Amino acid sequence: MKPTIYDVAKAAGVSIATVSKVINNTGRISEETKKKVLDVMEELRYQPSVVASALTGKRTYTIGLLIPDLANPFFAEIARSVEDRGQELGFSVVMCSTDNDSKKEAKYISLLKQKSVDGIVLAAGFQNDTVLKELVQEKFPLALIAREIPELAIDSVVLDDFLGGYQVTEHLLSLGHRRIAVLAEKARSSKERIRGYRHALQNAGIEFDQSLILASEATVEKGYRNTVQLLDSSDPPTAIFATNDLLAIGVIQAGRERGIGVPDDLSVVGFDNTILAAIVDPPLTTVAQPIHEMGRQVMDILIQRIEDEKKMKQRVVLLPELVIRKSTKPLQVKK
Amino acid sequence: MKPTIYDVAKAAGVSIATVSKVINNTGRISEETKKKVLDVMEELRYQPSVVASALTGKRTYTIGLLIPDLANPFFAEIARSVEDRGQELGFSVVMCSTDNDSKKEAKYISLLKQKSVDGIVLAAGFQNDTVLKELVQEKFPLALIAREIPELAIDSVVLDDFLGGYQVTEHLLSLGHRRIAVLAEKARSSKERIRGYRHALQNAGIEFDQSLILASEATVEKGYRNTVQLLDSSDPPTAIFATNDLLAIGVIQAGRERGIGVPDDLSVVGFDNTILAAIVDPPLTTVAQPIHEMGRQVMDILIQRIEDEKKMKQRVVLLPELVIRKSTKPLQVKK
DNA sequence: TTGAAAGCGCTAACAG
DNA sequence: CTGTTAGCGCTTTCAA
Repeated sequence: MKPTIYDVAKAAGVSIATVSKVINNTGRISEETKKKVLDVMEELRYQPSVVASALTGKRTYTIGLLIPDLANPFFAEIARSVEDRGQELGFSVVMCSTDNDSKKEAKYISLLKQKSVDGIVLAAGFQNDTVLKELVQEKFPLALIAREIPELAIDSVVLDDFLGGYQVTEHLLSLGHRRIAVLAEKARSSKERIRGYRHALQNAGIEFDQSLILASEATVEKGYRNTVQLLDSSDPPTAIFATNDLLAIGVIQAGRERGIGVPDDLSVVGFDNTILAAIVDPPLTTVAQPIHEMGRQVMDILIQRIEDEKKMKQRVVLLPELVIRKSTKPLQVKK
Repeated sequence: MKPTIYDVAKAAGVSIATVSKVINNTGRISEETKKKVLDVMEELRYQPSVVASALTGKRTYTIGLLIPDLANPFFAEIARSVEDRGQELGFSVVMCSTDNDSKKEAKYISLLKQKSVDGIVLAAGFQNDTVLKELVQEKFPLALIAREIPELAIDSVVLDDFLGGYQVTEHLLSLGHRRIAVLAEKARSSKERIRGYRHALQNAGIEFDQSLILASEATVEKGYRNTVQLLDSSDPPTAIFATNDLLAIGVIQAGRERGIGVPDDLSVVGFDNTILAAIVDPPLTTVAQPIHEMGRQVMDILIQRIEDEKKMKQRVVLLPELVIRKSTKPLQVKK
């Protein structure tokens, strides 16, 4: 059987209170007994039970991470960065892939609460507002990453999506493109990116064309389908801004299939700068999110919140960076 | 404050023992009181504390998943499949990315034990044999996925790597290739794949050339470097078998840089059939691992082990499937 | 069919 | 500086 605090107390000839104190470095213990206890702990390979200590009101040192899909490289990278920072700070993270399904979201949240996690970080795309509001009301430690909910006061770290959309569009405009389509996912961040896009168009005096905006789920498949649709229209775009890399890859594939070369006949820009962007051919011009930094910051913020529920709420906005690769090119004037 | 079992007992006018019994569906309770208790539980939105129940010797319904790197698509997919099955069965999974660092492995294992997880699944590439042996000795519930340790009796679900390597090589041989290099990672599974490769060569009466085997870490970068090295050698291969997709992508990139076209001048085969394989250009001929099935099976096996430590140990071997795409082609005879 | 009570391993007053 | 003790929320005999 695993040794308990009683075992080490007995072996060290002290009380469990004393052992507890040396474990937690609280109270005042003579160097001598402290050393003895430490020695015994080592000898017995004693490890305090987090479960027991949690029951007395202490932390579980575990947080939940809700993301749409762990198999999506963008979220996998977010998860990794959150996990890394958690590890550094002594927190474990339990993974919850929700598939943007509000049922699963609710189920996971409920599960996490039963398990007394110390806090939860929510990544992009949380559908279930009701559950969220409850969490906020009961002041459950929460932090958002790559996701904003303007109407709720929740700590969050986000990318400046507006700027990202703006940068993309400006880049495309500078290459001479005027007819720029947007493949968007149905998330709020996409709306911001589109807003940036519109703003850039406006600055350039170009009229916004709603028919150029297509919304769908964030998959290669959808990117492909929507691109086919665009390409088959009477007045196809010369550039496509996909609000994530997966969609952008779908664009490239559709182009290839239709004999529309990227970037020669069609420029395409992605978003997120996932590992995929560097791997597709042509390598994707895309917007880099500082994922590692974001993961680090949510964890820090969440843990601050856990430690002090009255701490000022904050929203950290990080800036995107346009990574120009080979999928965009000056517009060829038709001869 | 969150309601406890006492709150519902009081509100229902029964003892906590009774409440406990209806929660766990144990003992004999009259339909009447059962209903009352259930109602009260609902009304109070009571959720039993997993922490408290774990302290009395019950499960935590949490398992640990150790993988090299969550940001690697192959492992992300494994993680997702494990998580999915866990979710179905009521288990949470806490993620641990080890970077194949035996220090981190030991640290994570220790942490997981402190948190009283019910079991651990270990994915490919566990360095720290000492820790592992201890775990086995103390009969800690363990299961391996995509990883075999012949000298240790541990439940595991693996791919038939030998067959995978054989299939790849046979395919390449059938295309007329005779000089086939291998980029391997330093894992046992790679050794098996190489064994399959050698076996296929032998069957074809081709002599094995050790200089054609290069080992490294599993990154695009390493694949690139090693390919450059091969290409610059006096007698370069006409085909390269990379033991995972990441390496294979490095091969393609190196080829592109050197003006060696894939598949025209060089055939390349990957392994794992990650999302990347479908996305690179040319799409990668690769070996598909039934990841979803593997994840499902490890979880099932692990949970069986948790429930009955004396259950027969087993090793499930799933079969690979060669997915032929565009990165391989019959050898061009030089004119 | 129900409930009283002992304990799971640990923490935190409080006393000494 | 150290120990006694009362919980934390739940499960599980054992009586009633």
